[in-house]
Amino acid sequence: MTRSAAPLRQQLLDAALCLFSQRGFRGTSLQDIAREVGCSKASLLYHFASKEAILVELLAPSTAGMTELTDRLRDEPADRVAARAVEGLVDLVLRFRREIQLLLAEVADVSAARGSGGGTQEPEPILSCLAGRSTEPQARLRAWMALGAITLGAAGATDQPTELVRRELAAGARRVLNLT
Amino acid sequence: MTRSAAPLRQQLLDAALCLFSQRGFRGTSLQDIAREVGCSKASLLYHFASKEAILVELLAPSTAGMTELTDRLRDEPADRVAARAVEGLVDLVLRFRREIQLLLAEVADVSAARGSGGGTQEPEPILSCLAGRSTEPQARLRAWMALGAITLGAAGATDQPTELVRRELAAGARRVLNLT
DNA sequence: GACAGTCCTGACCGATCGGCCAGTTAGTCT
DNA sequence: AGACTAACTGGCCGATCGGTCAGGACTGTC
Repeated sequence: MTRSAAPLRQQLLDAALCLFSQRGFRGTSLQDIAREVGCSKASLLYHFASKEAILVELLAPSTAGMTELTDRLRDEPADRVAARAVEGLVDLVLRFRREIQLLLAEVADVSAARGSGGGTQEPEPILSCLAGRSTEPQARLRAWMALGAITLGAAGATDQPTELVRRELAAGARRVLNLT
Repeated sequence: MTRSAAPLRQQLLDAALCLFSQRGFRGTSLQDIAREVGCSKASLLYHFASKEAILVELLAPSTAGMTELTDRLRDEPADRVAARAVEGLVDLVLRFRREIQLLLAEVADVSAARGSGGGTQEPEPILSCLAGRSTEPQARLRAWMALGAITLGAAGATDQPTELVRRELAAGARRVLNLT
């Protein structure tokens, strides 16, 4: 009755992540995911309570990672917080490249599926850190730009060695923020 | 029978752009759009051949703008093309802020609705220009980052004066690209 | 008034969707 | 062998979707 060595549940999660990234959450049906894995839709729903439960589970690690990062940054002094935020964010983005692609594909749907804010799709705490806790318009705008540079940089350059990407993301983001 | 002075067709386009940006293309139904404007879905379909036709029409100006930009950049020498690309892209992104938000919300669905590539959602020509026509991994990565910085910067900082945003987007993107 | 064109509508259609349900299968334990 | 459970399935359900259609209201022209 089992399809392969890897547990079906994990296969479903992998397929869902891939399809959600390509087609979006709403653009991917449960039948699409089930077909990809080679099981029935009802079998998929045996393992997951709902379509949304799949998404929540997929995003849980990256969400937890972002929460942990912003918690860690809480104790950083204002003159160091932006640089630390860049490092932490680059790490996170590289660890969760596929999820970032999903997020880029589905910003609106992710919020809908998640209801309340917080975590990866609510960038306010990380933006504040990137801005060095400044509320100046210029600092805020640069924070957005740094976030965009890191996320799209990581998402776009999928075929490059990780260490190069890591170094460039960090350095480029620091230049955006005009950190010495 | 008319709802207001503005032609219904324009109202439908405005409502669609707004809703598509918030909920995504697939996350927005024709009934949603019609309800927003206060007419029937069938009336909407009197004016537009299909849901996709609405999207295509919404994106036509920005698509044309991007095509025009990349055409213009074709004759720029390699040592100036990146800086010119930044300028042009910043202009474009500021002109089409709402559409950019739609694109960020719906990268996958936009491709599906558009079929063939080209235009705003296929960034290859602009990326090459941002990279100064270099195919080095570092240059490519920086081009992605510049694109991310400009687009997310513009999308995130929606409450700031345009001239500040313009200046910062251009300057920040140049720093990302390490342009002197 | 008759006619044609534009605009709009309620009702309808087939397809797809997320999710439910009763039944089947295979494995484990007594 | 029988009981139990986890895993899986085909068929079904109600809701929603994009789109169609026949008909009505309105306007302008002859």
